[in-house]
Amino acid sequence: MSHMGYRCLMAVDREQVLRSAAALLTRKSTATMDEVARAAGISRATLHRHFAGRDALVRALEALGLAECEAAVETARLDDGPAAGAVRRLVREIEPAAGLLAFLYTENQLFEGEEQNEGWARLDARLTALFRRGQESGEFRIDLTPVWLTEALYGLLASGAWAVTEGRVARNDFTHLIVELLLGGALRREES
Amino acid sequence: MSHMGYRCLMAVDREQVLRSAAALLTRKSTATMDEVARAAGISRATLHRHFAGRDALVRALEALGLAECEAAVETARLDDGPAAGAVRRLVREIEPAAGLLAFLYTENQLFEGEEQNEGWARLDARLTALFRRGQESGEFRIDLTPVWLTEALYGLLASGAWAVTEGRVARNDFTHLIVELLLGGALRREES
DNA sequence: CCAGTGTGAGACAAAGATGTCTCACATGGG
DNA sequence: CCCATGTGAGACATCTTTGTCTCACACTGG
Repeated sequence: MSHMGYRCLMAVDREQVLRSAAALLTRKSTATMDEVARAAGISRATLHRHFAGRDALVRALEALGLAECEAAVETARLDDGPAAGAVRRLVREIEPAAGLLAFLYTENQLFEGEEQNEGWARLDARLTALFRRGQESGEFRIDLTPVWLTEALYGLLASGAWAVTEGRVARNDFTHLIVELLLGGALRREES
Repeated sequence: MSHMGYRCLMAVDREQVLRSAAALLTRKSTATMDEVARAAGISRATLHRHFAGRDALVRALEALGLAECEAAVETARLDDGPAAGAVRRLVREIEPAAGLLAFLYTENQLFEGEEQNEGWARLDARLTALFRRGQESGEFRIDLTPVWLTEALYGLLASGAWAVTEGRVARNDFTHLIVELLLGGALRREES
């Protein structure tokens, strides 16, 4: 954040490279550095100049995904109003990062080394707290644990993103389908 | 199928090898053939005698997972009784294969070549038909498409299996958590 | 115009995974 | 007892990917 501008216009957009890398790796998690570079429209040498190696690239993707999730959590104001509305806002805000999140979710090798997981643990705690708040306010069922609801949200975001890229569901329906399915299960059904 | 028996007791159990391979690859999708072999308690040479290569191993895992899913579908009798009960029976029957299914679900590279996907397309059709039947009978909501419900079921099975291996949810709760979340969203809520 | 910076293309060695081979050993059946 | 079968261990070449390097080129700013 110290010097935002590039002196030379030829400089590649680091974030855009990460975007295309995420899009490619979501589809083909074993993609080569060369494939990643070509997908980003740059050469392997340039890719290597910006990310020391494959590990560094994945770490950068992890940091980006985490930052986007935290930004979405921030924007969604999880502590305001009914928990159901907070979940809806959260899914809407997190939608652009769903593809990246799906890749990171399957890249469970990251979690073997326990380094960056502090950030994910904090995110998990935020989401779990949201679902617990919904339970305590009487909005959500109590037989589905907050931890499971958090995991289920991740799973639905991943499968939703994948279904969108496969063309099985329309991109515009993404938020609606996920929220309705998740909340329909999490919301306590009013007995007739 | 020509000669079922082994003449020598030293023969490895092909299915057990596939089981351990699935368990390992679910956790670490980039595991080496050597790691797979050691996880199965055999040598790399023996593993290579039974599966010509890594591709053949993954294909065998795909065939196994597909066979188990089809068996679960068969046992669950999806066409009998209310669709909700059919979904519950399906998840219960498919639970043992959830880990393997999670691995195959993320191994989307398989679907680039369009060879084995005929079997998966048939399975998808069965599940989609079940959800459609639930909609037509008035049990399920109509704003969630059968295709999305099928994808969501896959996603929940995957995240559920992963949560179990991570110790975040108890194995005994697996079926209940998935079915309740999925059906709670798929079942039409009775308006008060 | 000219220096500086970033990039693309390609060569190169190193590391890792894979596929194949040989040899020794153990077990079970004839 | 002895042979056949299946296995484990290891060596080996091959292939792919990776990481690093050099060189030439394009564009920008002074």
